[in-house]
Amino acid sequence: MAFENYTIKDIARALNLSPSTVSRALRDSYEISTETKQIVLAYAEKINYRANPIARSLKERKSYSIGIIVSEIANNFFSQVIDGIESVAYSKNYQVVISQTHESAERERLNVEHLYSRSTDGLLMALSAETSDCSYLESLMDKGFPIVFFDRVPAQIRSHKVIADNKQGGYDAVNYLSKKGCKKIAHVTGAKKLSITKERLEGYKMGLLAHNLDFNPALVKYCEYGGLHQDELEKVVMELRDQDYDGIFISGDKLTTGYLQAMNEQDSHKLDHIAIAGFTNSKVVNIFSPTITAIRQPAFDMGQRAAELLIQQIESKQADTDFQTVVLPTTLIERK
Amino acid sequence: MAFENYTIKDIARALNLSPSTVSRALRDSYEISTETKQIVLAYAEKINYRANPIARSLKERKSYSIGIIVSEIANNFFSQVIDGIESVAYSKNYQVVISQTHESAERERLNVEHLYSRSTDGLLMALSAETSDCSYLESLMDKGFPIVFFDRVPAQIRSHKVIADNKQGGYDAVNYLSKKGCKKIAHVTGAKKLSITKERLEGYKMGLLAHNLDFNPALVKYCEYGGLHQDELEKVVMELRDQDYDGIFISGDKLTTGYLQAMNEQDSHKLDHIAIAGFTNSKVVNIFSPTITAIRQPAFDMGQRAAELLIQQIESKQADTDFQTVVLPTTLIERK
DNA sequence: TTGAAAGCGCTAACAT
DNA sequence: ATGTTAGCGCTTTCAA
Repeated sequence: MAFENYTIKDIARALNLSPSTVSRALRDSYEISTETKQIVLAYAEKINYRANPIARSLKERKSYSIGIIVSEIANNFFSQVIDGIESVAYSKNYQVVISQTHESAERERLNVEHLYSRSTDGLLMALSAETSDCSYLESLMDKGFPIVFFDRVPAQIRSHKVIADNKQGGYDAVNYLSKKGCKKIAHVTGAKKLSITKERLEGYKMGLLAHNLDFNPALVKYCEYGGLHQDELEKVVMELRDQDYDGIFISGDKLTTGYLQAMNEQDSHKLDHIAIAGFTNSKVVNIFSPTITAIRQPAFDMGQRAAELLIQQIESKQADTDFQTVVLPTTLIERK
Repeated sequence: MAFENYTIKDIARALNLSPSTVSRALRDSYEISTETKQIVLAYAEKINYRANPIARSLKERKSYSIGIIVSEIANNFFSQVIDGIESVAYSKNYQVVISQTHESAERERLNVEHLYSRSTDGLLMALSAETSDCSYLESLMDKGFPIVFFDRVPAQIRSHKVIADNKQGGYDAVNYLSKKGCKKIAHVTGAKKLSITKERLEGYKMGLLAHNLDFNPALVKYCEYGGLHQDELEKVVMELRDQDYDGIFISGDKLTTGYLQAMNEQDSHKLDHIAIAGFTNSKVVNIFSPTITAIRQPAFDMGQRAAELLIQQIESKQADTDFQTVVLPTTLIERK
């Protein structure tokens, strides 16, 4: 009884009004008498009327839903971003539709297609590790489909972007390690082409420079799938086994935990001689062993900001917005 | 926002056919000649025609989307469940719409109502910790709206349910601890009314019994918000501070990590004298300190099974009458 | 201020 | 096998 499926016609019939009048009353139109409006609203309330959003969408060409595309939902960072997105979407009455790429460019493309043709009003996305060609995204945007990128953003596309201050984060990590006395700092990072990889690497180099440490390419290891597969980290640990390093900066969530796991298994004696700093959004770094220093991204905020920008763009009438790139600070969390 | 999208009418006009013929061709109806079908499909392909799913939804009264309601997205267990749901939904061409309750019964109700009236075809949900009255869910189901519950399921409602073998998991934990030599095993758990709380408690008691250990109510601590707020665990640790126990079984993801954190901070010296086993779906338990034994739920599978049941129910013509409760085994992961 | 009617894009019952 | 038509529930001209 609380959930009958009444339509505007039902209300119109019951109140001896026309459907259009009822619609106007419900939509709070100006061209309606306060009296009728009251009557309609009261009755709608009484029968617990719910507008059919599909019909409205068809008419208005707007679905009040936004799509999210990330590589993995079951990931500290991304799930926190989604939390942030959901909080904004919820408050603005948008639905949130999710899909995953598993770092596959093909899957990404399929998801975008799907969410576009499935009439989401816009997209929030972080590029997959595999993605190199973004031209199809650009052409969608040219057609007026709003896309806001976060975290992993395309360099060439003009759009809103929300990212962490990755360079600063990388710098902070190296700076921290150096102040702890590290002289030879390794770097484990993700796919070469990703923005976050480049920016964090830049921060790493900047940190080395600031402390007069040499940049040694042999100490930089890339994982093209960002640690999605643990064997990537096992390989890294093996390759670093005979390298002489006393500190390491790791550039991503799964990379960081994967490295710790691989080290525990493969090279645990070295752990006593190195200091570790890594990007991670795990909420439980303080119970990790070995002890690490965490670089944390403001994932929840990032989701919120991205969602706000997207919804703003969706709801703005004029097509030509001037696009912003929002850069949010990272936090270095030292283990007590 | 200009969406240059073709419609069936456009195709019909271009090919000198009627819209219905075009529709039939696209829908691969039997009552159409192979020839015209080819022509239509070829042309549709050429202009990159995308059907408007909203229009189809309105007509068919089906949205090809399913709702998910969980307490928190940014949670090991739930994000893995969602991953599983998404994998099935993706393969069956359903969209996945997400919302969170933050353990609030009110928010849960709003979300349900929203997803229902927003025309999702069905719901997958785990009850919030606060939920006690499920009658509104029941009346929705009576109206033919399919809901499949997972993890935290209502006892009284007839529906498909997918759960872990919580009792066995609890038993396994206690059995393990006992075999390790524990004589006094405490238990930290979640909201009293939740199914998972009761089932795990039962397993705990069964384990005690099997090993001739006394049940001591003073060693059982409830957290009504399941560790959503860390102060719940701080309180537990404080209360257990002067209790004499040598083992502890913890009944949930956030409870487990929260307990470890609180112990590290408040009562770390005791850690050398107790063994810990806890439900958690963290993928990095092997780098936790203190060392714990994990009871892991098959979260991904659970999501898959639940999604399969829901979609099956959505697509079955006759009102389903025999509901299944799928019980999946937990895994005990001993730290090497 | 209200009502009648058209139409969003699609499907399907009914006609041909 | 194809076309005609009505209608899903809603919004929105246009007419009264």
